[in-house]
Amino acid sequence: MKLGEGVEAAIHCAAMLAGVDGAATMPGAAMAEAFGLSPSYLLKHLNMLTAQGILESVPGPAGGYRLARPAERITLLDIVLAVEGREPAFRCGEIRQRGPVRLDASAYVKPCGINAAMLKAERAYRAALAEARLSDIVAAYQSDADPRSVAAGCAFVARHQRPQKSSSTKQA
Amino acid sequence: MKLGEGVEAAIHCAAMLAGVDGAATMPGAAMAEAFGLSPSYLLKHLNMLTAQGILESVPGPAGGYRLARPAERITLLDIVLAVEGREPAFRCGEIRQRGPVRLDASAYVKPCGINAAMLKAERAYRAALAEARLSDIVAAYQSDADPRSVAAGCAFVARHQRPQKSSSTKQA
DNA sequence: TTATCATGGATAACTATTATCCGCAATAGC
DNA sequence: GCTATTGCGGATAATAGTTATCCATGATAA
Repeated sequence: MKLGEGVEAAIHCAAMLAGVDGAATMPGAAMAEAFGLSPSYLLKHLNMLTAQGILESVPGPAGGYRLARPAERITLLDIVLAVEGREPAFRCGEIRQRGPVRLDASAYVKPCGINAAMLKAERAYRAALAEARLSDIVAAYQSDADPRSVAAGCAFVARHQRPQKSSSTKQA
Repeated sequence: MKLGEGVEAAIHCAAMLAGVDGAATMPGAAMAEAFGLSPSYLLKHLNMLTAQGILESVPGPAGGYRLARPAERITLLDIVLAVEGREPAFRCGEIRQRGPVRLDASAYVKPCGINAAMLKAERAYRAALAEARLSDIVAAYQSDADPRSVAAGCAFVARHQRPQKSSSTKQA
């Protein structure tokens, strides 16, 4: 059981995008630089997030990414599912009917109890992720983390975000 | 996020071993045949279970595997951790401090909030698995599944289990 | 017109999983 | 003892999935 590294990158990027002002955007290259990631690969993951309606992208010289909705309505589950896919971690291969003792198909209409138990645990996992809002993550970071780290993060966002044409933004 | 196929095999084998009488054992080859799996690879997973003290193995012509403790005290979590390893699915790479903006190490003493949230969800997952006892799985199977399937399973166990020398076993 | 940036496809490098094979040790039955 | 059966461990290959890179394309602000 393993989660891809893209999940960590996606959550950090989303948390960073929660700090940009209004409709301003942040280039993917800037976020790749901020976390020491390869730009071309990070864009793949950001693309997954835009495809799922979590991020919005703006092309062009002043373009970049921004959250598609307020951080209060984005959960860690949204991000994890967007990057890792919606399929459950446990996939029942129905090996109970793969042996040499072939019974009629009608003997297997009831779902496999093992599969049910595994999926129940996975629902608990997803429920816990669904309760973690991106705004909570950001708030906890700003109140708990080292002030130097918070200041550096805010400075980075202020330096790299690009205000959009038809919106009023306040530059820090 | 993906669980290896060995998990499904391991749980099915453990459930089957819960049906053997007393100290009797069942050869790994028989279980591989029952589920249509490659014997040599299944033994690898069974080996993980024995290494973690979930199964016992007996070498020799009448040898095989049996549960190391009653099915009431074996949970799905025990099996999943034995096969998949104990490491959490989400591994924090600390990418927050991998960027070009190097702060002093003392700025990162507080644990990463994202990591904490992901691990909290994983604890919920494991807690749900820890509540699923192997005996519950077997009981649900015997009461809910198709009677033909149950009968076939019991017959297979009765046919392939090997009673041990120094123990009294009742042959069905 | 130009430079910047997202998008998508193609592709390669790398890693983990899945699978197989063989020699070894243990042991029940003859 | 001898033999056949079985688990154990190491070595190794085949396969799939992840990670990473590159390039051509389209959009757009200056």
